[in-house]
Amino acid sequence: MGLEEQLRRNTQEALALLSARGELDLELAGVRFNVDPPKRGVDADAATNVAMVLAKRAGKKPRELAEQIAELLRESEQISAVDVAGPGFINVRFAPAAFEQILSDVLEQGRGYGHKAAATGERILVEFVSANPTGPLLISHGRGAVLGDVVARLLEATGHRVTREYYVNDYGNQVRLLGHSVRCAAKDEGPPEGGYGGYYVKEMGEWLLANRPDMLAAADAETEAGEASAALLRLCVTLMLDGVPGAQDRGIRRVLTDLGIEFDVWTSEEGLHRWGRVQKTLDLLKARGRLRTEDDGAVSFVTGDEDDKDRIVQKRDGVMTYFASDIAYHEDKFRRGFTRLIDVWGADHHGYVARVKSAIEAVDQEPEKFEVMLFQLVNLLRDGKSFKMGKRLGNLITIQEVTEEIDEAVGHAHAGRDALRYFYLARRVDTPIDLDVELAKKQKSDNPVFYIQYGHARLCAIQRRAKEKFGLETPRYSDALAAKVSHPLERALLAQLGRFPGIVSEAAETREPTKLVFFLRDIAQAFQSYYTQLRNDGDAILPLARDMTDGWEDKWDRDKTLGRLLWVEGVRSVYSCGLELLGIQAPEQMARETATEGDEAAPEE
RNA sequence: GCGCCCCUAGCUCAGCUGGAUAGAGCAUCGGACUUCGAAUCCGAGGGUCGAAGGUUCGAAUCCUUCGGGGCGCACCA
Repeated sequence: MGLEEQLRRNTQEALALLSARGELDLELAGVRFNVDPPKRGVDADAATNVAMVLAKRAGKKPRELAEQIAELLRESEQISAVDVAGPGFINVRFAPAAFEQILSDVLEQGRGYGHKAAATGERILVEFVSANPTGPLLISHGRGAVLGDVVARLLEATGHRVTREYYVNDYGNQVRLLGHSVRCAAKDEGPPEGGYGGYYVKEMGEWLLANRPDMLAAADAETEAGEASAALLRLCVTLMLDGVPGAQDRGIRRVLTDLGIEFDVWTSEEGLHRWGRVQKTLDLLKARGRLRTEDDGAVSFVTGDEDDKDRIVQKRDGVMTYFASDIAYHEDKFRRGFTRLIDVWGADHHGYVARVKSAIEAVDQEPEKFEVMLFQLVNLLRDGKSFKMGKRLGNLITIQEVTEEIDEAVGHAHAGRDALRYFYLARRVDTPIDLDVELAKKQKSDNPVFYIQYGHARLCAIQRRAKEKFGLETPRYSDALAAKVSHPLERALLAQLGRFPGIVSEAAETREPTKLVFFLRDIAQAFQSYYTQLRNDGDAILPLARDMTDGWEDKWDRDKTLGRLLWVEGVRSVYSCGLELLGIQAPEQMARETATEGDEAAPEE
């Protein structure tokens, strides 16, 4: 239990006691107050504003009430000092036992620390990415991909059962254009009006020409609405998803896997049509009186309170719109038994939320169970100036290209994935990201993610040295050894570790992975600072080589080292849990930096 | 015109269910390495929290208005 949680309990007990004694006349149920880390510069471990919150209702002055509560808090075994400060804050110092308890919890629970029991919560479907299969995944798609994945991880950690789903928009004009573009490319013609002309289209055309010329010929022999064209189109979509064999482009699935993202279900929009799901949903809407035929033959969905306008589901030429299949798709998700649907969308689709909510209500499902996570877009800049990009233009920047480039620059295979994930996660979802392509290429190895990873590697290095030089493994937890962990900086870091479970559940509930990123950065900073400071003070965790002169063993406090090894493992463990939730590797060692500056590599004249 | 999001240090961003003296990274300047791995640490300078009103004992945080920016407002997906 973290210190804040501990103080909250103690405070609630104090309030109950005051109430029972008749010294506090108010309804305690539903009382809300804050328990926070102490204000900077205040000598305390935790603080609460409870007296200020309740003062008015209790008919007392804040400081007076604070003193009454403080008096009772002082009786707690876990608490060593209490004082009232400022307008009525109660500042508390905890006894060593409270810190030892955190270390004990962390070590005992290991990888499960901060996690709730599995399958105790909701059944949640998280649908994300769902980029059209008409081009490779671009750097702008990456944000939704990583966000959806980490929210899914957080939800799993907080006890929910999560299904990750990708909705493949393989129906309608855009994919038809892709098919047309590929056929043009196979004939060595330029792309059609509004079509796609990227390198991957050429790769697909060449592959088809070499491997399935029969399908190309069959498609050419009929109109675009024919069976052979449909078959060719399905093959093109498959090639986009799985990649063209031997081609440079790895395909959507593989790029996601390389980013550490696995989907459980891939749902095809075209399949929803083919299996009659869309028609069935329209029938249901009709039966509910929610469809209206317009004068020109088009059909609209009659909206409810959510949206401000009726939307077309079937065009006057008889073709169904994307909205029609989306209603069917969301109905289908509900029918699969989920208690909550989360869609992760770019903010450019925010106007679409209302109509889907309205449609969900119309197909007899509960709109409250449907939730859209909107994230602001990734704007690409080049030398500080914005440039518009689209899959039709030549200057697209793919996830694959960026990760590969970073891998290469840093020198190991995970670097690009880690750097990119961190880059997306380190900003709140409602903050737009400006990415300067030229700058990003220079940043590579000073990405802050390496700072965090370095901390973990350092902790591992201490454990390695303990074993190799001193034959010491991390011992079993004991209160006696934990009591040796008494340095103020060690205590402060333990207090931080105690906050981890709260951070995880808050990040999950608010769908804000950023909170966890900043928590980990703070842990990293605290540890690095401690490490350097104690080495300079000659109080290192393990005896330093420079101190191991004759007779050093007689002066060595072996138990203190053992206690600190417990602490090291505790910090490392929380560190690793946090990184795992972000899908970022917790390396046991960092690749040694190669030539750091260009001038070293410059040849002598 | 209507709707959603944003505006915090030179730059990039935290802090937003109201609390004490608004924080970090980068950049700048000054220090600390025969390292438990310096991809590190310590220190300094740097702020009308876009503006103005309001609510409150207390506002970066909540409300209103205004200014600036982004994104939507399809019989595209």
